[in-house]
Amino acid sequence: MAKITKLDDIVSLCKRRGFIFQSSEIYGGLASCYDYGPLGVELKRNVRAAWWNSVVQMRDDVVGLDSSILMHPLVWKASGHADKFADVIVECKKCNTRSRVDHLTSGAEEHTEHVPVETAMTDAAALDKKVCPNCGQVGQFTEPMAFRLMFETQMGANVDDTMRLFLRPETAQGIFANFRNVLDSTRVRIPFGIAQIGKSFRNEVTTKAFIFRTREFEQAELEFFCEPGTDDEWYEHWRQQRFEWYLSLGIKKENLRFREHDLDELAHYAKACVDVEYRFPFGSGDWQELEGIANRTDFDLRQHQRGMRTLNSWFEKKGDLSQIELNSEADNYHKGPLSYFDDQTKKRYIPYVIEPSAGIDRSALAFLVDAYDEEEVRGETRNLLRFHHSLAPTKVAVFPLVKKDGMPEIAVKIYDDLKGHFTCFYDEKGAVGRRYRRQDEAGTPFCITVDGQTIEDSTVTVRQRDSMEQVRVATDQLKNYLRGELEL
RNA sequence: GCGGGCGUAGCUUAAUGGUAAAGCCCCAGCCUUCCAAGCUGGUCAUGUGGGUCCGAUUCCCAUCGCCCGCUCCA
Repeated sequence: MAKITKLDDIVSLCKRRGFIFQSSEIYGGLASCYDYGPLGVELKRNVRAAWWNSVVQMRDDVVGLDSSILMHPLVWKASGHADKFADVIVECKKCNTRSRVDHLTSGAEEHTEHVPVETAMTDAAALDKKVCPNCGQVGQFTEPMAFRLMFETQMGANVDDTMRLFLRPETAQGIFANFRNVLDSTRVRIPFGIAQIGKSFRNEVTTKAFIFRTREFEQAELEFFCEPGTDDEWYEHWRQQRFEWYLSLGIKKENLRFREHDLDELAHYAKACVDVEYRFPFGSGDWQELEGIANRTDFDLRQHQRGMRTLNSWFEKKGDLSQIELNSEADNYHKGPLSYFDDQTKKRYIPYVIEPSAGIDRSALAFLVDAYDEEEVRGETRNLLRFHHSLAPTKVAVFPLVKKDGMPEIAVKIYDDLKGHFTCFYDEKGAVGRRYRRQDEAGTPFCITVDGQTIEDSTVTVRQRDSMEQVRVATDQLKNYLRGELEL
């Protein structure tokens, strides 16, 4: 089986067929930003829908949410992003490699969690004693550079009276901030989850590999709330569920794996974390993360209870986050405003949270890469995308075999009849073989062709993308036939 | 941000200090009764901005973007 080894081939296919374009290409492009073309947007919609179907629609214990990208700045103070979501980096003058200051503190490998900027800046003061991890030179560093990983913007059109806001770096905090609302407005009971799909923004230090790591990206996140003590089994449950999801949508088993986070790799609030990784065809041929599933304990809800207690300080300091110290936690925090009362057991507690967090763009890329195939047909190379039916941008293409003898009229009628039910495409130009191959490259699973026999007995051929085999189906049975085949 | 590589049509490649060439794709027409057939015609390019020069796609500088590595990370 032919295998793509270069990302270039994927990028080329994506552009040629209208899946993905570089953003602002007519102006020379904008780094790290990409646009989804006509086929790409359908693919992405289908990826979202498949996630939503699996995580929300098919479950009795998960509800959906769509929170705003802009949120109260205290959200990010409480979540820790405002303080910790920044890196301080220096560059070794000898070997030109860059290192995070907090990684220079000692020779021993430490945890990789971000540290507050102030701490890092303090560390930076003692740089002349630090060792470059790459070349071993001591104290040969540039001035420390601070990186703010959150995008900033301002609210209010009057420039003298605006409020500094952040574009969310993750959708999760919108879920935590609405925990109480969902609890009060629906009749959910723990254990239950809140799911959300949406854009997030991070000023990554480096972007990478096409749409794999971009500064604007789309996440599909679930926060699943459960009683402390049951969190280990729910963590296990969601690991399996999420891994299965990728396989059920056609990702090849040999290209998917788990990667457990070591204890010293975990964020300080996380009890456990595992990545679902896909073997992307990047230069190194390396495994790369599609999704992380973490046990975040009760950290987030407790932090937001602290944040809620800090509101006065927010007004006193006129919204200057750097001047604000998060208030300490109440002694009886477990009875706080974001706690949960279980009226079966009469217990009140802050729930634990299991968080599966997937990258929609990354997943779309993985599905694209995994579906790509080339095969020899009569000495010609046939390029095709073997998408799972539910992901295919176009489900059905309708052709007249030739553009005469009344075939186009019949085909158009069939097309008009089907397009209300499936994403369809009509084509009557050129040789039918060419039209088939074009649909192969777009990943369309079924092609319907009206031929001479149709005029006699009202049947058409239905051609399968993967096998190229054809069956005859009565025109009035087409809708049912396709429904069955597409499992819609 | 550093180092390396690369930017010519939608794609893949030519060529040149002096009219930018071809194949595929695409479009129109003809022909075609099932897998990128054929014929005719057609659209479309030197990433951007400067400099040198009579003249720059070519040489120089800057810039933007992509890939690989370092680094980092969902």
